[in-house]
Amino acid sequence: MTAHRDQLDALGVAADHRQANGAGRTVPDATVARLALYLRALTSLADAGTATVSSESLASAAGVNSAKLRKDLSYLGSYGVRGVGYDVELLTEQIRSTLGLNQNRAVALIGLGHLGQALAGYAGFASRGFRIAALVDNDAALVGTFVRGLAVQHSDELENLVRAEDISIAVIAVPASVAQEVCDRLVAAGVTSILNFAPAVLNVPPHVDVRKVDLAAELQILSFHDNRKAVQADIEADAALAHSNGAGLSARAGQAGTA
Amino acid sequence: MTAHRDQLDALGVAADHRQANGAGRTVPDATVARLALYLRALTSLADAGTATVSSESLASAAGVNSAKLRKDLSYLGSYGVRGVGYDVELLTEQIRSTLGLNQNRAVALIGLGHLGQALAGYAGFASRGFRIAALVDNDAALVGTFVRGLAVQHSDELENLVRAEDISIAVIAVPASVAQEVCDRLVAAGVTSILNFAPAVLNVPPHVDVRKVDLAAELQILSFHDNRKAVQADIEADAALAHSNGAGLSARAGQAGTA
DNA sequence: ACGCTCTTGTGAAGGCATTCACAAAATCGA
DNA sequence: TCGATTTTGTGAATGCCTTCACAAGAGCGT
Repeated sequence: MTAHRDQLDALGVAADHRQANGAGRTVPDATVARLALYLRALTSLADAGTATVSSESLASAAGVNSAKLRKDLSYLGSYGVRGVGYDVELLTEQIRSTLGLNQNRAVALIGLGHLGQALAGYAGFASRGFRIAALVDNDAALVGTFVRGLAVQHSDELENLVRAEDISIAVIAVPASVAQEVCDRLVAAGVTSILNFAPAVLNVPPHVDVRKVDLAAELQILSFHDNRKAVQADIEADAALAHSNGAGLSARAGQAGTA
Repeated sequence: MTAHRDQLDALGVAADHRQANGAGRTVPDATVARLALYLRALTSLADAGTATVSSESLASAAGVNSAKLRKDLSYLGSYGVRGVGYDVELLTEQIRSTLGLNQNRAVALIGLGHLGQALAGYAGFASRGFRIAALVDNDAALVGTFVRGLAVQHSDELENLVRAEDISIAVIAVPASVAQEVCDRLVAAGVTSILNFAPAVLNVPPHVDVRKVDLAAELQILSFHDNRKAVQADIEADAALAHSNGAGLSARAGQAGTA
């Protein structure tokens, strides 16, 4: 439970990423994942005209607790003022800089089915320092059409585009059956970071990062918790029943062990 | 780096979910998140006609190491055979049961923009025990159209649909500006698990679970690591330079500290 | 029946991340 | 100037997850 405090993706595979920042420190992975949240909250605050924010209110806007927020920010350096809070603009800039968002990175998007189209149109990308520089699909009906002002190119052009636009980040939104092949070509062309929406495990060389978004997995995780609630409710109902009954195991309470 | 071993979403907010399974144990959240991966790998194996699999090969198919896989499976009980491996079908059934996927849960999908349409058509949902039972949008142009054989309903019907279909899981794919309102209505109608694609923090009562998929955040995390690689490369280049030079700080190496 | 080989299941150790709790710093009012 | 108040930054403690490493169990050939 614990409501919105509850996000935990934790596919939990250890990682050894660490970045030295200006102060020579290191930023934990869990912190990096949250910096993006803080950035979004800060952007809202800035839009609302707020100049200064305390760890308490920024934390609640981002849905985390304030101790964690302060610890996270401390990895970037000391950009708050005791007794006052954080300067919204300064902190925004620090986070953007830490995340490397000040370079307007070029991104390639491979696959323009519904998901690809949704991603191409996602305002959050453009507004946060990412420029979609290449749209690629192998469907002849799509090639040459324009999506958000950019022409879709045939997948034969993939390598040329990656090199011409100096693209290091790619988003894969193709069917699972061709994901590995697309991935291999991207890597060969020089891409070093991949966001994968295809339900497939990608094998890449050690210098390449892959992040995966698995839509079905997300639902399954929810399902587990939802199921747990149902079972729990049953157990409680049984306990109440047992009180007047003596028996205490309903048919449904055993469902978690069904084969 | 560490290639495909590298998935770690870890927005890392503590959670206190625990489920008692048949054996009365408890399943860690990190394990639950990976069960979905194992399930996918097992499905491929079954399709390929494999009857038995070792922890080593299942682990590599899922992109994790075998010790972790075995530990994860041990939370479900003892379904392997020493010296032999795991029976693919039995293990699949155990995982499905643990995740509560044997009940063909009804899911509501709110918002049928490109992302919503992509989700509606996502084969992974149907094939893994989820039945999309309601499509809702407030755009008059969409209401009444059919998406994958199901009619889109007007958002006024949201509460009725949730109750009629006994829906406990909903997917929010609407703009951030209306996400909280949609969320409130879903919760009031009885939904207890929400998968949120809108870039907004949702406030919900304690008995409701929210999982969030933040597309921009994913790219930003990649950006961080990509940036780190660039900085690292610069540092190494500097070191090499310093060797013959004595100076050793290129203009670009300082970028992480830019304001 | 027995020893060899293979692979699981799991205590124990180690590593990260979160949370706690408080000293240090900054502002404000008197 | 000084004390009260606020809020940051951070050591220390706690807890969760991963990894290690090996004993226990299962099959197989002889």
